[in-house]
Amino acid sequence: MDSKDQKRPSELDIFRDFLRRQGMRYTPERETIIKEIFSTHEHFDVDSLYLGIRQKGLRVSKASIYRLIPLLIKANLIEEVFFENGQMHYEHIYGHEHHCHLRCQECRKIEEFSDERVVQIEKELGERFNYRILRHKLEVIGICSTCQKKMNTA
Amino acid sequence: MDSKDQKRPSELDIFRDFLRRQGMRYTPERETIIKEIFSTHEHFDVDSLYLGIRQKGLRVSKASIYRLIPLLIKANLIEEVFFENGQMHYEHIYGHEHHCHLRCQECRKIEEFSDERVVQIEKELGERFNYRILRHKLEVIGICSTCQKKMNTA
DNA sequence: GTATCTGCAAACCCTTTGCAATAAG
DNA sequence: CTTATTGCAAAGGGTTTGCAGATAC
Repeated sequence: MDSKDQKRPSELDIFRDFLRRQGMRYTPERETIIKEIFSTHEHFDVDSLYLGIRQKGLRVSKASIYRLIPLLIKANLIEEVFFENGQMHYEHIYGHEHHCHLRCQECRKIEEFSDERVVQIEKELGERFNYRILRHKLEVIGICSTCQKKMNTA
Repeated sequence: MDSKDQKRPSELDIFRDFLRRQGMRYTPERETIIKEIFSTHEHFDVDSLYLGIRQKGLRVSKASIYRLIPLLIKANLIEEVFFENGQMHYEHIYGHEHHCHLRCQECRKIEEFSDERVVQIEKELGERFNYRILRHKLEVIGICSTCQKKMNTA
């Protein structure tokens, strides 16, 4: 671990400050939820998050999760990644390198990739529209090789 | 209008062929819905689509709209653009130049832009992962100038 | 002490689905 | 004629919300 990592405040610190700035409270339930979110690098939805917490023997209501998510988004700690099967999926965006998604339209499989060229596009956009840029989401949609074969066979 | 435009089949033709290929039927209700979708360049959701149709004195059930949308996506005529306020929003992607979205995280306002550099990224990804690329969705998230001012004032 | 937060359960609302009647091919 | 499609209304299911009790500060 280099010095840059040591100086980066934890997601808990970031969020505690965010809450205090608006007179909101840092509770054990909120800490439990954030720790669970940041304990993996996977996409999550409310249900999987809830189950993950319970499997650790901890207990938080789904209502508290639903109420916390908009705050985490405002604090720039998580973001919505996609909506599927009737529920929103999220991922944490603080402290991990950004990635984009390549998705198969048929089987919905997802590959992750990164590309620095989008950063330049972002920068130009910020200047052109006078936005303070936070991040981007690039999703490329196609047909994976497996599904291409299936379509040719059918 | 140049010759290239004249040769492009209409969305109705595309969809009729798509349906026939799978033994499905081209009905007046489906035609009504597609015409409504392609009558504007705006994003739409099921509700606004339904109301738009009724305002023209036509009548189609919401169930038929909900059943049609997955077919239009498979036929590459429309795509999901974002999920907001509990409902999915779509836009048609056939016959209009592709654009990306710059969105304000605070007020959710959307600016549209285009950038050809993403096409090169797409191409490389297709080769690297062996995908047949269909399209991309680039969403840049930031804070618009109006919201920046509000945040500084507060 | 006071305002915020939590858990529960009910309410909400978009979307899906079963079914009988209708219509495309 | 046969099979897909429609409209209706009910069911489904993720998300939101009112409320009373608990708790951060």
